[in-house]
Amino acid sequence: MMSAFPYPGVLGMQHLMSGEVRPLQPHGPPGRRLDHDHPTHPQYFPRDAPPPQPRDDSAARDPLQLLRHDLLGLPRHAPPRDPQDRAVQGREDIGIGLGMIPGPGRELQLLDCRDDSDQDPSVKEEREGRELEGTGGSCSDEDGSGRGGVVLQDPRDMRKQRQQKHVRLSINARERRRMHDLNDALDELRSVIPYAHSPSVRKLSKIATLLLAKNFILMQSNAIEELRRVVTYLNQPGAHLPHLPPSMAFDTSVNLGPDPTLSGPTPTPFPRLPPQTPAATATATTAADSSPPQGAKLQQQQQQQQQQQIFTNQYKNQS
DNA sequence: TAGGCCATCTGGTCCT
DNA sequence: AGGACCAGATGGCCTA
Repeated sequence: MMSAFPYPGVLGMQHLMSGEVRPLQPHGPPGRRLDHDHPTHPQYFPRDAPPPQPRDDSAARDPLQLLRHDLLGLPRHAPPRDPQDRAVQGREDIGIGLGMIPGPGRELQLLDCRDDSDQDPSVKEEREGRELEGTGGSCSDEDGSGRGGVVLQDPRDMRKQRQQKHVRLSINARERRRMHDLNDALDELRSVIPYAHSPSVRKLSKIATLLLAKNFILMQSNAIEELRRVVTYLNQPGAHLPHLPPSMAFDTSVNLGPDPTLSGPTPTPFPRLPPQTPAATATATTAADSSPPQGAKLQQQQQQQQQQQIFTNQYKNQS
């Protein structure tokens, strides 16, 4: 079980969180937003903004290497998944060499990679994203030293590479948009689950949001089932309400003790009934047969009062 | 400094 | 061919 619930804003709903969720600690002082949501955060990337700057560390160390990989469509960091991929990469590397060999009717063009390496990569990528002009071609770097120097490039290959670059940027933008939509949906989910949305409370993580929502749904289903049992019980001849204070009568929250969905049986003054199928309803046992004895009933009432008190105290503490 | 969380890039796969 | 979806990789930020 979780010893320290990381989201104090969840009013009395700690039990909704599965134990699989690792404890999280709030970020920063109270009142602080999650940094990724803030426009000043380096990873904040508004939808309408131009493509982000390359954040690859190796690229920062070696812009030439990054440029070469980007222009060739080679992975910046991810290694090939299988030998076939390596073969593809090999072909592309070979292609660099082939590009230096003038084919029939092909013009050769001089490219000085050192000029490109002096350029700000972000500016370069942005320009490529818009116009895809002016930076085509690749730099030979067979020895991996990043000192490509002057190479020859086929214009057709350049055009193809520019097109591939354009496709790649388009795919990246779509993927970014898709993830933003996904995050929007998660935000909407956060807004409807019992979780205090205040600036002093850290936003639920993605996994915590999903787990909390799942358990909340299960809890609501249990509550509905409980109400069904109450209605069925009251509809039976001779049924009577247990002696509950008026404020607790029909208050389902009194039965929402510690983790009704994950822990043991929830105390209930009403008999457990099978699912509400007509046949099941017809064969349901009478309340008098299975109703708890008076002592147990009193104990359940006390337990409910304690749970109600705990819930109320939690609410007071949080507000 | 390690671990958690996140955004982004990227290549692969499937579908239209 | 293009788009959606997915998973892996990577690096940044933050906290304990």
